[in-house]
Amino acid sequence: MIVQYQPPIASITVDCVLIGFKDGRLQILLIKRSADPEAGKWALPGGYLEETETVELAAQRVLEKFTGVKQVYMEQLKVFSAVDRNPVGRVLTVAFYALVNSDNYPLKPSWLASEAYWCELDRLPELGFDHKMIIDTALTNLRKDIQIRPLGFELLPQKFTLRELQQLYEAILGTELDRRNFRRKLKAMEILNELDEVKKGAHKDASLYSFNKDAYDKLVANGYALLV
Amino acid sequence: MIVQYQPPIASITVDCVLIGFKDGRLQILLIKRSADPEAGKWALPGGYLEETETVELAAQRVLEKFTGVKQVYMEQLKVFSAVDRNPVGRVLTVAFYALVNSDNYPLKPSWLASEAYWCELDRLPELGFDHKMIIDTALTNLRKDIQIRPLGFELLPQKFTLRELQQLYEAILGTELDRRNFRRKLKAMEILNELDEVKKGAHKDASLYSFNKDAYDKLVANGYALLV
DNA sequence: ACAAAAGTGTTCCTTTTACACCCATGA
DNA sequence: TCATGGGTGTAAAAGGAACACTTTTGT
Repeated sequence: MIVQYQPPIASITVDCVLIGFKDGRLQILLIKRSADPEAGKWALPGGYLEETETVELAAQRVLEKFTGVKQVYMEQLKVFSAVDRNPVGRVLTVAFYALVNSDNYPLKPSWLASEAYWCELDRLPELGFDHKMIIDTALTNLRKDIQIRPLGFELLPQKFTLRELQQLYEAILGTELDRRNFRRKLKAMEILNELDEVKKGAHKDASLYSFNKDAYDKLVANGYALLV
Repeated sequence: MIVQYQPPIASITVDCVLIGFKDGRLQILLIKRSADPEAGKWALPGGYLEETETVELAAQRVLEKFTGVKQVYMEQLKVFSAVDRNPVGRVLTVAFYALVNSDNYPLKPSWLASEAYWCELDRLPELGFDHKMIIDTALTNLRKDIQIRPLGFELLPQKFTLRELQQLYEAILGTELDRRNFRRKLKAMEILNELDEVKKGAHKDASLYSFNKDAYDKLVANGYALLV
């Protein structure tokens, strides 16, 4: 019997691009590497694939290890497989990306500030491996995705103002949006619940909203909604 | 010095979903497996990743092996990594998909009809491994992509009629489109060259068109074009 | 009283949709 | 001459873009 099989020639890791949003800016979770290769450099949270898990589970496990949070929705981005991307040996990585509210998903207390932090997007330090490229791919993907799905809600706290939502879209798309048109369009989609609460700020109070996932799911069922 | 490294635990393959278009229907290239596992079953063309190549190069190599054609544009789809997806051992596969004109890219002569064929999409046989799932993922991706990029041209011969282009869109989207509106919209994009040739058919002659890649690239440079 | 953000409506223009007729050709 | 597909135009509706003023609040 002829059997087609070739033994493993490469290790496999997963790397997670966790994207957060705070003070009107996008952030990415970075970890300082404690071991070689690339010891001392900043890098994306990642880890080796174990024998009994899929890459999706591995990504969840890695995420939980760094943030303590389970069940964040992550999406596969791409495999990075350059032959020399890891100096220790052939290592392929499967990149994932996830959107999280960095308030809801703080770092594990065990991580010192010097070992992990939310880095503002336009202040990325030098990164190990090909992680800069992975982040760029994640951002391109995010900009594409947000045109099709109202991803933004995963990046905001449960209750948010329309202004916060708009600032998020502007941060992701890198453009300015007309306040009135933005509000009208979002309201027309009927995926927001207006709450009986307001957010006190320096000026006039702003209504708080929450995301109506049921209504959104119905929208999706009838074909995707185009946004902004 | 602490070094973080874990030896390989899984083999890696690439599998290619080659999508063609003929007689108004989408087709997928299938290969009959000659070796175990899954010997005798139909499956996607695929192969093991070699030590000196990226997954993209492996996909190109596999494609060339089966069709004799180099340099087809392929896109990474997703990694499939279920622990038991291959009975011989742990094997992850990186799925790719590519659009080809099945006229331009025939099978290698060395492949007998019984070993490889272009299978109509709605007549897929039972497939080995998780290849049915891979095909479904490719089709979902194709439907999404074609809304954003005029992928269709890669599936048609160099010279085509507007009707052929419309039928392709209808096959991919699974809907009927208004002939007049479709023609107007495509022409308005100015990515078609009207040729001085006609296609003789059973009835009135139809103008032939070719795809104007330069014009399309300019469109893309100014933000994506939404289609149909 | 003023600075800063919240909130609201209207107009114009572009795009999308729906729909009907004449033309050329081969059988 | 008729059946089949090629080719065109228009009107109504919907959606998107542009734009200005009033309200509330803290300082």
